[in-house]
Amino acid sequence: MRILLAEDDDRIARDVGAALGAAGYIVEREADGEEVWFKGDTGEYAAIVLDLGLPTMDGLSILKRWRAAGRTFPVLVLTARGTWNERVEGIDAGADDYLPKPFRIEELLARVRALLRRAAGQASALLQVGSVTLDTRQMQVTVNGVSVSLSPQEYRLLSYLMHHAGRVVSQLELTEHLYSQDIERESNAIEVLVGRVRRKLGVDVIATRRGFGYMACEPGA
Amino acid sequence: MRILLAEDDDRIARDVGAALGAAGYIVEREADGEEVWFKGDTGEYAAIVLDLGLPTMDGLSILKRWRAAGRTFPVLVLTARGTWNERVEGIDAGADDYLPKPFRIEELLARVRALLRRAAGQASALLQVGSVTLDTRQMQVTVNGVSVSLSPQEYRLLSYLMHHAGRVVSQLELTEHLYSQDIERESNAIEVLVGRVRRKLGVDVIATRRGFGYMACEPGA
DNA sequence: CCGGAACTGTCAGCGGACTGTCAGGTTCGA
DNA sequence: TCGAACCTGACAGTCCGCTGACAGTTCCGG
Repeated sequence: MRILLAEDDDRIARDVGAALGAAGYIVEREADGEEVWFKGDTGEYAAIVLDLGLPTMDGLSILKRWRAAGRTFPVLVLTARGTWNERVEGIDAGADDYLPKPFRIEELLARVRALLRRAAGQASALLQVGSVTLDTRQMQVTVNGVSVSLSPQEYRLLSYLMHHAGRVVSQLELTEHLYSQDIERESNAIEVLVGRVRRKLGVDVIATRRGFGYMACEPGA
Repeated sequence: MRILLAEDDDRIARDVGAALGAAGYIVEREADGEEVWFKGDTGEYAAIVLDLGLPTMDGLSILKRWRAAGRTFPVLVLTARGTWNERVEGIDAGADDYLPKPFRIEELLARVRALLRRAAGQASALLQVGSVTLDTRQMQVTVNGVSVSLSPQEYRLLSYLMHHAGRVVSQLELTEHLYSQDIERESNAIEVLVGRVRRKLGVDVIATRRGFGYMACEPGA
């Protein structure tokens, strides 16, 4: 899960970035407004945390331009300006959620979780596919109630697939969400990762759609 | 758009109800906790506005029971209890959004709009022609409910034909759509492909218009 | 500071799936 | 009836994904 953190305050950015990173997300930080717009417009992010007070381009304008261009990723807006009508303006500009400063890191994390959940069409912090359950709060995976230990990267892979359960996810899409930088199409890292997760789970919840990608679904399907 | 308003405070309920009604939603109000749970569990609502402090059953419990039962409608939680960890708890219990009292009616409306907007954006696209159904999300094809496994190229062909169902599609058009570069009219690759898809489907949904091309349509036509 | 363990990407090889080609048969329409 | 268009089965080269092994890196306890 790649998250774009658009924040110009160094201290906040560091704290939030660290927390998001510890929560298992790939965080990319950007302080300049125009650059933020460009990255959101072209990059592949699971969500964007957007501070309204950015240099070179206003946060609301950025958001409106994204939405006007049809970008639908969830956006969590941060702002010190806490009057209600500005909040309404932010939400109607296309923000999916709103968090006034100052805030607790825990609350930001919860809201980001909620955004990702909602974007995936899930309503609970528990994702379940077949006999596999993934708890996004505790970052824990269980198969038939038995806990399974996954490495960070393995967890991210499974998490992404289960967030999009029932949908075919291409290797390219996985690559873009699992790795912050460039994409080399030579690598079979994803395939190796899928193999490792499959072995650890011991259950067949990751189906291969040859030529298309992978999909989390019930073993029978 | 029916919205369930679960609120026991008469004044708030009246104000919010009026505002939602004026905004064009059908509002159903309910003050009793257990009754709210039952209505949410059995009724068809586009969204639910849920106050946490209800009599006979706690709002968080209601929410958790809905989510545990797989109900996915968007829920906007209202509460007077504003400490951050209770907010986190509410969000992780499956709330899609959270609004602390006191709030402005305009902000509540904006958040409801945002919830409905997001909930609408996740429908699965199903193409159907005769007894053949193509799910673009799962990239899966079913005939009379039975899943059929198609290769990538076969899937692309069928997908293109079904996207243009009822229209004759020339071989040239298919070739240009299925193959990246050159087109040699020497090849009968398309014909072979069509044959394979037909055999796998077992149903006659691809008609040949001799000299013109192919067309996806009901067997009778 | 060191040694080991865990993590993760790379590589080579294997097996099966995919797909275009071709030859020969069939069908359709003028 | 004739020829072009289309269908079909067989086949082979290629591609794709899986696996085991390995090495660079990081992390952690001693």
